[in-house]
Formats: sequence, structure tokens, C-alpha cells
Amino acid sequence: MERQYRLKKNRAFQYVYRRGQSAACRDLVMLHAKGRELKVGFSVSKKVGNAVTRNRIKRRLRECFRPCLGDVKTGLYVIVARPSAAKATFQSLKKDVRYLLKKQGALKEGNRAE
RNA sequence: CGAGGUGAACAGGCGAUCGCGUGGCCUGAAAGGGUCAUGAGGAAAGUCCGGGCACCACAGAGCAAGGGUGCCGGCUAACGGCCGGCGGAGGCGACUCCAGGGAGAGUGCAACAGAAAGAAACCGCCCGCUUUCCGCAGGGAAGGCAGGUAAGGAUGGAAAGGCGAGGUAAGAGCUCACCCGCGGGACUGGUAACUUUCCCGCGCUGUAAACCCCACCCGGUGCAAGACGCAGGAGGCCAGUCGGUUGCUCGCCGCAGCCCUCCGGGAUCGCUUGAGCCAUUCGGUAACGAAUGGCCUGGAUAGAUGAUCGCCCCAUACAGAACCCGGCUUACGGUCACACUCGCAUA
RNA sequence: GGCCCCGUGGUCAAGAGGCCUAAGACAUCGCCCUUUCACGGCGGUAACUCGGGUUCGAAUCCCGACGGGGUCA
Repeated sequence: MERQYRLKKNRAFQYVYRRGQSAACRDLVMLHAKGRELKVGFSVSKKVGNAVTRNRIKRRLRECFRPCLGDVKTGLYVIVARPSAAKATFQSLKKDVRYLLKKQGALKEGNRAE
């Protein structure tokens, strides 16, 4: 279920980086490009930390995004973690993701379930 | 009680809700859904060694180049690893550490200092000859010349065995006793390295993580290897100065096609049962080996283990498999054991 | 994931066992020159990535860490 909403190819990431609109906060950067499907990708560079730290951030971000899947408009999203995200708690990451989605205007109006 | 030494296992657990990968089963035309299992480490790390495996010819032969290892015996698939021993170094000790062959093959280097850095005469000491001076004389003093001499001297990391006695003009392993070191031989013990005792000879600087010599080992590339399959584009090569294959020689194979190279695309296999893990017994000081019984224990591909809550004393450091094993090294948390050591106190 | 290379002042760099108390250039600081600035001249500050080992002696040789970079689909 999760996997089909995942952004995979490097070319797709490059497309979003080139065409997407960005919004940022202290720990995260979100890029958004329009599209027919809903795809989400996560990018955590080596500057953030070692393999354990990066994996933990990616897992947390996936978990943050999961409850929002039904409320989000279609399109390509890339969430980039900044180095300070290594110290952030799950709660603050969750708040940041919601805030950024709102800022992008990506949330659907009303609660139409999928 | 304090300070150490050695060794061992562990790497939070349980419950609840939501979520993810893989496998089996059920359901479904399919997409999918349900259910049951299972799901990161001692270092998964660094990539420093050794293998398996794959391709290069069934990976071959010789020489060279290059690289590695280096006390002895054993273990191992193999190793630069491990175990036991020997020698040396450190520590009061338990114990720890050591690239630990050869400098009686050759070459090089040893700055500065010092007379001199491999076999040395600057100062000093001494015999002889000689000049001058002093003295009645024996003789003495100063200088010169030619020799002898490594006992003493500032230097240096290192100065030509140490100390004592004899000896001498002065001295000197020149001779002797004791000690130290090296080489050879015999002997004791040991598979061996080595060692005990004795005899003979010698007194030779250090450096091989300088070149080198000796002994032994090593073909190359690495799962982004490669296999299968799809089929598109560009280029190359016709028998020798060709390619496969770092040099040479040999040998083998290929050469107008079922070939080679490059670019583009796909992600089926390789992909997890293995020098496997656990228990018991036996052999061995040990590393390890053997027998019997039991177990199946990740396989992802933007890359699966998370989030929240409660309890257990507050609870956790270093850290994430990417073909697979055996080591080494590095990072790191608390715990336990010892008829292991030292010190203090008490009995 | 594999393979390969490199670490010397703030930057670019030479040095390859002793002459290193580490060359040089740019930058920086002070002084001189100039009415002033620039140019120029003189002088100063400032470095061998870290930890062990070999050696009498290590930036240099060996081992191990750490950091940086390249390359392979």
C-alpha cells in the first residue's frame, strides 16, 4: 500500500527539483510539482548523520506523512531533511510536515475520503 | 576497602493499538484482500589480509618484473589469523608487548660535534738522535727530527670488550684469573626453536620499517563479476607489426561472423543450506578435530524493524545486512566470574 | 557495494632521512616611500591531519585511525 505512493527514480527526483515549488522550515524542505498521481520521496543526505540516523529520519518522515495520505492533493512531493532534523523529535516533525503541506496549499478542502 | 590483571556472555524485556518487507496457505479472472510465521550486528563499520563463487582458455608451462611474508612446532579450506613453546623487552606482581632470518656476500648512509665513525695518532705518555741554556759533575729544562704507544682526554646515540694483577722505556688480551659477548665443536634435555656443561678460536660499531641476499607464497578482474532474454543505433577488424592476456618465450582459441567495442533500454536469475548453528560424548595442555542427535535462522532494490501508551528501579553507548564465509583493526555501554595480583585495615 | 588517489601557514604549493629553527607566491599585520591611495622596498605573525613504531635522529620509512576527492551501472 505504502510502496505505490513512493517516488523512486532519480530522474523523477531531478524533475521535482527543477520544476517544483519549495517551502521550508527549520528542519525540513518540501518540494512540490503537479502531477496526476500521488508520489512522495524522501531525501536525507550524508551531511545529516550516519546510516542509522538517516534511516531513522526517513522512517519517521514516512510515518508522519502516512496519516495525511487521504487529505493530500495529487502530485509529486519531495521532502528533504536538513542536518538539524537529526535532533528533532517525532512530534515536531509531524507538526512541520502538516505546516508545510498547508503552506503549499496541498490539503484537500473538506474530508472527502479516498 | 582501594588499585589493577585475565576471561566470558549480553546488547533492554513484556503487553496493547496503528504501520512496513519476505515466505507459506486460503480467496479472487486479475488487481488485490485475509490469515499464520518470520525479519540487522558484535562490531553489520574500516576494506587491512585470507578464501569460496563468477568470467577471462578446462586458468596452462617456463623465465623475468612486481608485491607480500619471515624464531620453532601445531591448528586451519586458507591466512599477514589462532594455540602452545623459545628468545628478548616492560612491570613489585598477576600479566602484557615484540615485522623476532641474514650486517663472516656486496653497496650505501651515520648531519652537528669530535683527533678519529671502521679500523684512527690531535693532545698526552715514552725511547733514541740533535740544538740551546743551567750545573764542576751525575744530570736537568726548553725546542726540533725520526719513531713507539690506544692507559688518560673534551665530543657523540655509538669510540674499538670490563675490572684487577703481571709486564714494559711508555704502553697494549701482550700474558694470566674472573666476568661479558660472538662463532664453531662435543655433550645433557627437547620433534624443533633453544638450552645444560665443557673445550677451542675470536673481541668483529649501528642501520636491511636503506638498496640488497636467502627461504617460502602470489595469474588478472571483481556480484556494478557474470548468466539468460529483448532488440535499436554507431563504429571496428579479412591471416599478422592482429586480438583474447602487464613484459618475453611456448602452448591454446578466434578472425566477415553465431565476432568485437561503445551508446541506449530491462531488472528474470545470480540471492541464500552454509568451511552453518545448538547440545552431549570422546581425543588433544590448547587452537581444533571426530561421532551422535536436533534446528532452518534476513534477502531488500530510493533500499524493509517505526510511532504512541503502560509496567518492570531511572533505563542504554557504538551503531543498520546489500553475493557469502574465516580473521585483523577501529568505535562503544553497563554486567558477571576468577583457589588471579598488589596495597591498606581487621581477625 | 567495489576499486583508486591525496592530506604541509587563511589559499596555492616545494621539500623525499640530518644543511628544517620547513623554501616560495598570494593574503594578513607593522614600518618606509607618497600630499593620500595604489605600485614598490624592508621586517613580522602563521603550517607538516592524528596516534603508535623503526632509527642516535621522521614532514620524509612502516602500521593503524580520521578527513577529503575521483571512478565503475
